[in-house]
Amino acid sequence: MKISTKGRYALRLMLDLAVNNTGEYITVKSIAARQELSEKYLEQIIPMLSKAGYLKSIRGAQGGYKLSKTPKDYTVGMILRTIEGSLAPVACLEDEPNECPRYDQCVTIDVWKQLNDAINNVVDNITVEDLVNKYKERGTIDYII
Amino acid sequence: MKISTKGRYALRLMLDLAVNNTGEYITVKSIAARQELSEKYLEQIIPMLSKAGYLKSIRGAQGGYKLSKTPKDYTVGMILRTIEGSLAPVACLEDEPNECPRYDQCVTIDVWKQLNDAINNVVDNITVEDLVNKYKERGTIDYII
DNA sequence: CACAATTCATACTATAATAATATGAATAAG
DNA sequence: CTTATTCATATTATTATAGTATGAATTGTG
Repeated sequence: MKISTKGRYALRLMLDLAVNNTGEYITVKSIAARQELSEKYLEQIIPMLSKAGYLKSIRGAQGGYKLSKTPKDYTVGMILRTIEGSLAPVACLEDEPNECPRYDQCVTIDVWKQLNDAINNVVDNITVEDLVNKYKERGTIDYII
Repeated sequence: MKISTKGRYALRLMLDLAVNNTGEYITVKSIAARQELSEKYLEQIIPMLSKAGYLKSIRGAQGGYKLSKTPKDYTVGMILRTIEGSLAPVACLEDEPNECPRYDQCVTIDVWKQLNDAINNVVDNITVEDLVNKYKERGTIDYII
């Protein structure tokens, strides 16, 4: 029941692009440095987000990435599912209709449905903007103290 | 973000013992048959539940297993954690106090905390008794129709 | 007492997933 | 034309998953 490093890094990457957005394109190199992540590993994550239409890129020198839309338009769920696939706690919830030969007798599926709903309810109701705000709040508090 | 087969089977095993409880000890063989699971695989799961004190056993011919306590005393969370370890979506939530060198800068941890709370809230509020009741309801409905 | 049924304890195996690193081609700015 | 960068793919090491296999220890029954 763990989120993979790719999923976690993808979220940090999106947040980094949101926080450091100045209109300019941002290099993987600088993201990797700020986030203390492997540049090459990020280069493996980025195409997944690009294909989903979440990132705009420019190649070549002075190239880089930026978010396609505003931070408010990305939920944590969108990002995690792009990287992890479905967040359902059991695979059988992914089949619609459910094809399990034991489906009629299955009682535990209700547990998994509730878990699934609870998970989705969290990740689909937090946006990257929320995280940016939290980041900024935190910065302010540090400054005051 | 998947529950392992061991976790799922453990839940079915506990439910099977609850539903089929007559006071007698129940053999792995019969559980495996009813649940359509590998006997040998169940024999790998059972010791984990036994060590946690959830099962009583008798060895030898006419031996078998039964629940140590009433179904109401087992939450889904107890069972899953016994098999899966922590259900936290990221490992860093398991360290108390958190040892991540990036903890102060970390914004995404709030996402993981919310997810963790949501997951725990579900699994810690469903008991095996709840599942037994659901099983019986289902049986009744089938009978009426 | 022997035997059959069972729990109990370990070892083994095959496959897939995870978490990267490595190599290098394509592109574009200066 | 050189350098910085994205883009594409291959490779590798480690761990986890999902079992199967072997056999010892125990105990009720004929």
